[in-house]
Amino acid sequence: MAGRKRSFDRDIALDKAMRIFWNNGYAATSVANLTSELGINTPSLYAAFGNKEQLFKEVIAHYITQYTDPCYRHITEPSDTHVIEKLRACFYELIQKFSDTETPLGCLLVKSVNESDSAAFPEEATRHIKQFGFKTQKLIGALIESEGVTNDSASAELQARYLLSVLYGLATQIRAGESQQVAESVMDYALNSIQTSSGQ
Amino acid sequence: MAGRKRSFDRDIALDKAMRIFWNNGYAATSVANLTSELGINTPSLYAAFGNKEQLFKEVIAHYITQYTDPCYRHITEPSDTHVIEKLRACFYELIQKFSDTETPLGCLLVKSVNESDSAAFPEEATRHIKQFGFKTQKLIGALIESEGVTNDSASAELQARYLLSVLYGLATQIRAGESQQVAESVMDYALNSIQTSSGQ
DNA sequence: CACTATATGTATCGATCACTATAAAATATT
DNA sequence: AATATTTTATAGTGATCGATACATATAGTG
Repeated sequence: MAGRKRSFDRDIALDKAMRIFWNNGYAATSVANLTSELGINTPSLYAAFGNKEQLFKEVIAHYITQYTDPCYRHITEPSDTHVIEKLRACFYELIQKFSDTETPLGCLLVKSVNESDSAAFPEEATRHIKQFGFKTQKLIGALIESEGVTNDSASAELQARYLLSVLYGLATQIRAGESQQVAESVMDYALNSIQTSSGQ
Repeated sequence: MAGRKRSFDRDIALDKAMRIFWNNGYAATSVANLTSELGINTPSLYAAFGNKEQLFKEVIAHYITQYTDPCYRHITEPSDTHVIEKLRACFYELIQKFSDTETPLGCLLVKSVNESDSAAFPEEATRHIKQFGFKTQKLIGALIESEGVTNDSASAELQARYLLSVLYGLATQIRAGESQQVAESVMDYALNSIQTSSGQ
């Protein structure tokens, strides 16, 4: 391959772009904002990422693989810890990510779902996000059903939806200024409900 | 007062504007979108509502007084029904509003909180929304503390935060396509947790 | 070195952004 | 009827939107 070398790191640029979208949302983020913050020129951004919509889709995928997916290892990796403790470890790590001052507050996916279905918002990103939410719900439901708590499939699914509702709500609350400690307490309360509501 | 009469109903226009912001968010809603949908000219909108930011602040106030506040009458109005049933009636009505096909899906306030802190988003609207959330939390916390369930103030506050987390999470899930029925089931589950977690 | 390929910086495209100047139309008061 | 007041419609402001044409700079390959 001939040609001049790229003067910036594509992965670092993608991560920077993620933070900007995470802060401002899709619509309120301009290409000028991106190029300014990334320290590159407009044609370089378009050459590297296609256009604004394609960059955003890549940002969503980057967020999931780098920030969200790793938290679910507590659930997916085999371990003999109790299912409730697996869930607590997973959700605590997510809450920590939502509260981390190194990145914008809250959850990019929760933010994006609330922005979706608007006029210019990328439809494909919406589908990707909703599919990830569905997959997560099934994952947690299967865990609850297979590792105790309840052996009723419908009840397990309901409990999974319930826990994710708490998680999504906390993402919004953290965005609004709620502390990590309070969020953890709320999550503890929710997990305790799961435990005590079962037939033991 | 002399002068030509206004050719449109200001209240109806405000409600229409609310639906557009509710659907698209603040940043993705253009003044041209608004005037087109309201069937009025640009100067008429500016004469009636000031500018885009002032219109949005008025939209938020309209949403709270017309859509959200009425749901809390189940809590504020004196009644001898059990506190859990008061909360259920309140949250069911909110879930119905979030799911109503006559208006956009989800909650305008949850959506706005997630959009806030971005570059151009009106700061005053953010403060108004956060203050409303705080007020709601105090209201529910006081109700839980005064009418049974628990007599521990800290625990009541935690339970209020917990219930609101579920509610906000459901607003996001409904926005993502979750059904009203499932949302009600999740809320039932959350309310049942409150009930059974207390000392009875 | 010549050739080709890729990235860069500059400068700009038409479209749309929030917003407004101006004047005609319509209503009330005198 | 004359006048004052408010809303209307038309047209346009400078700024910014997402995206690109073009020439220059830098690299690998022959």
